[in-house]
Amino acid sequence: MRPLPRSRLQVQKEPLPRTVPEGTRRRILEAALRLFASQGFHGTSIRDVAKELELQPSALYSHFPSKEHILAALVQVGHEAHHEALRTAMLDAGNAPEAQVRALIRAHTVTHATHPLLAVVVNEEVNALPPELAAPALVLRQQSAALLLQVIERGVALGRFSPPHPVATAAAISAMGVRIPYWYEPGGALDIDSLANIHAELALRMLGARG
Amino acid sequence: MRPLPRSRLQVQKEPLPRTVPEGTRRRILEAALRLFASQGFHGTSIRDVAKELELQPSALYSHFPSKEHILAALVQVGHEAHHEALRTAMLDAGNAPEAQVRALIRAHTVTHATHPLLAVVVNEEVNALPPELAAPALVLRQQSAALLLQVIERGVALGRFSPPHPVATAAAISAMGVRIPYWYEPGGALDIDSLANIHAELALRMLGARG
DNA sequence: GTCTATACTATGATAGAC
DNA sequence: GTCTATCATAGTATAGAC
Repeated sequence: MRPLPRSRLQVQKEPLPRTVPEGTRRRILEAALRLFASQGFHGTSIRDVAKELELQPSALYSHFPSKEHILAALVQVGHEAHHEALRTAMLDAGNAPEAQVRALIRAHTVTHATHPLLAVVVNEEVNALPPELAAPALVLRQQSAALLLQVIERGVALGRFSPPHPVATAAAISAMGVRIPYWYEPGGALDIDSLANIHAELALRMLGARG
Repeated sequence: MRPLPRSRLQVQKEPLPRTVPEGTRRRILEAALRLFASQGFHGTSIRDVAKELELQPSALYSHFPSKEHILAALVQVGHEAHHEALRTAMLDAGNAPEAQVRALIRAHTVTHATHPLLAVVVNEEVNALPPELAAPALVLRQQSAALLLQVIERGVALGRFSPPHPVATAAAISAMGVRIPYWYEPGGALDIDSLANIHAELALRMLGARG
C-alpha cells in the first residue's frame, strides 16, 4: 500500500457532521472517511482502518458487520446532512423563486465546502455498495435533485427564470457544488460564506433571473 | 466480486479516442476502461480484465508491465484528447473573448459527452497512480485549466466579462463538463451538439457577457 | 504473445479467550 | 469490546513451455 496521495484533501478538525454521536463508532467512521476519501473504498483495507485507530481488525466487527456497512453509514450520513440542509434552507426562503434558488444553492455549497471529504466519498464510492445498502441514500439524493428542479420550473412558469434548458441548467448548478472538494481550499482567501454567495449569484445568472 | 452496478454508465461502441491504434493493446485498454469506470481501479482485478478479453491474466503482462500502467495509459490518453480538443478549438476561435469561451466550453463539453467512461476514470482514478505515472497527465490538466482562466481574465481586462470571482467562476464553468457523465444520456432527446451550445450559453451568462 | 502453473502477499471475516 | 490466532479466498506478478 502506497503512502497516501491526494494531498489536496486536507486534514479536517471535524470531518463528520455533529449528528454522529461521539464514541468508538464515530472514531471508526472518521478514520474510514479519511482513508476512503484518499485511497478509495476498494483501496482501503479493514486493516488500514484498524491501524489508524490502533485497534485490531477484528475489533471493528463489534461496531459494523462488514466494511461495506461502514461505507453505507458514511453515505447515509452525508446524504442526510445534505438533504436536511436543503430542507431547512427552503423553510426560511419565502415564496420568491430567486430567494428559493439562493437559499438552496447557498446550502448546497456550504455543505460541500464544510464536509469535502464526505462529499467525495458519497459521490465517488456510493457505487461500491450493493443496491440494498445504497438505496436509502439514493432516495434522498433524488429528492434533493427534484427540489431544485421544481424551484426552477416554478420560476420559469412565473416568468422569472429563462434557462436555456431547465434540466441541463439544474445539472450545471448542482455541479458547481459537487466539484468544490476538488479545487476549493477552506483555509484560503475565499471563505465559505463568500463562496456560497458567488455560487448563488452564478446560479441566478444561469437562470436568467433579473437584478 | 459483485456483478457490476453503475448501470448509468452505458456501453459504448467507441469508448476510446481513435488516437489509440487497433490491436490487443487497445482491446485491453477498452476492457480496463469499462471495468475501471464501473468498479473503480482498486475494485477491478487483473483477472477481471483478462476474463473480459478471454485471455489468461499472465497474457496481459506482455502488453503492460503492471495494472497501474494500464490505468496510466488511459489517464494519459484521456488528458491528451481533452487538451488537444481545447487547443484546436482555440485556433478557430478568433480573438473575441466571447468566441474563445464558446469554443473552449463547446470542446470541453463535447469531449466529456463523447467519452464519458474515459472522463470518469480520468477524474476518479488518477489518484490511484503513483506521482511519477500521473505527472504527465497532471501537467496537461493544469495547462487546460490555465487556458480557460486566461481567456476569462483577458475578457475581464477588456471589459467584456464581469464574473463575481474569476477563479470560482472558471471552476463552475469547468464543473458543468466534468459532471456530464453522471447525468447525461447520449442516446436521449438532447444531442451532444445542443448540450455543448447550452453549456457555452451558461458559461457566457456566468461571465456576464453581453448579448 | 499466449498458455499452464505457481509463488507470495493481502484481504474480509470468524472463533474463542479475557 | 478488544484481544490473539486463524481460515479461506483473491490479489499481483513471474517462470518457463510452446
